[in-house]
Amino acid sequence: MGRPPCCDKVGVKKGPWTPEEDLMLVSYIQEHGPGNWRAVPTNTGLMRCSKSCRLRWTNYLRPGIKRGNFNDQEEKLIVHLQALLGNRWAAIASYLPERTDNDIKNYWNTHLKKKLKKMQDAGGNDGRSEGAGAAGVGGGVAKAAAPKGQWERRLQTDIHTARQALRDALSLEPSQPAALAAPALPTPPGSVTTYASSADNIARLLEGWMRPGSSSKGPEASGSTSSTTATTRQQPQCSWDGAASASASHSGGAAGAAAAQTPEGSTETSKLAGAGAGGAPPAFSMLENWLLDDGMGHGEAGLMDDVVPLGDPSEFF
DNA sequence: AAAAACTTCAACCGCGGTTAA
DNA sequence: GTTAACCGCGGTTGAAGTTTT
Repeated sequence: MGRPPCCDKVGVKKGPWTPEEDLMLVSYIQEHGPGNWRAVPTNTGLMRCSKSCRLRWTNYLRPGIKRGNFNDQEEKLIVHLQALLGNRWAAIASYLPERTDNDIKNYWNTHLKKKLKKMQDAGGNDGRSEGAGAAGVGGGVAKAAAPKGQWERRLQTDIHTARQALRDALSLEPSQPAALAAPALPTPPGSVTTYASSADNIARLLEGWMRPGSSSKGPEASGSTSSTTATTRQQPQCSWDGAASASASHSGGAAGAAAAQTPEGSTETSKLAGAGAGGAPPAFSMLENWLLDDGMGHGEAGLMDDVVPLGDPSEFF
């Protein structure tokens, strides 16, 4: 049998994307929506493999993604989710709708891993680093290797550890959740928003093809965009019809996954979309609620019940 | 000022899961 | 039921950028 190559190796361009290619891809997706990636190179004339097109879209061109400048809350969330889920970046990304799995993965590998290691080396076991470090850096692998029953018990323990740790983390910064509820995007003084070098190019591209007033969301999105132009230019959010379908139809898409997996369906979806337009990370609030829930009197059952709405249970087992 | 070392991140590769024929 | 193809994920690479010497 043997798996055939995903795309012809002959005549397929590799390497960094040019603004022209981005424009071609974006124009196509604007018209047809994301999906059917195999047809994209053919229909656009791009000399790119379908996979490459999908990757470019999901990791870079997709509206509503925030790049670089991870704030403290996001950082902690990633650490704890990594402790819970291991290196399942797509699952982790589903809790941070504005972030891509690739971005989170990179950030973990380049920043957080080192940070945790440093904390461990320094003996800085403040509970947070212990839980995240022990369960995080090596825990994911260990869990995967463990027999299922044992794995589940460990997961349960990890959940408790992570929840406790996140509670601690959140309690350190009482004002932060509010800051998150409001767009956390206006960068703190002194901090530098680090976007990809081509972000401006993309923003320009997107400005060009975003359909002003194509839906009621248009002005709202443009409003929020203009109000935070300096830092959120590349967050056109779901201001075009396709973007909503992009998120919803793109099962691998972070926001899509989060929305699609929500039993409440439209309610949560709209919640996400609405908050997305406002720049808030709704999934964080949901997660936060979930993490804090047992402190509000929910028991084990509640824990697992609560997990389900946030993500596919199969993601956990 | 230049070279070396280090860091970052976009993109590629290969595999597993899923689905359609 | 089997096969072929697509899609998405996670690991890895390497070019570009930044910092240090």
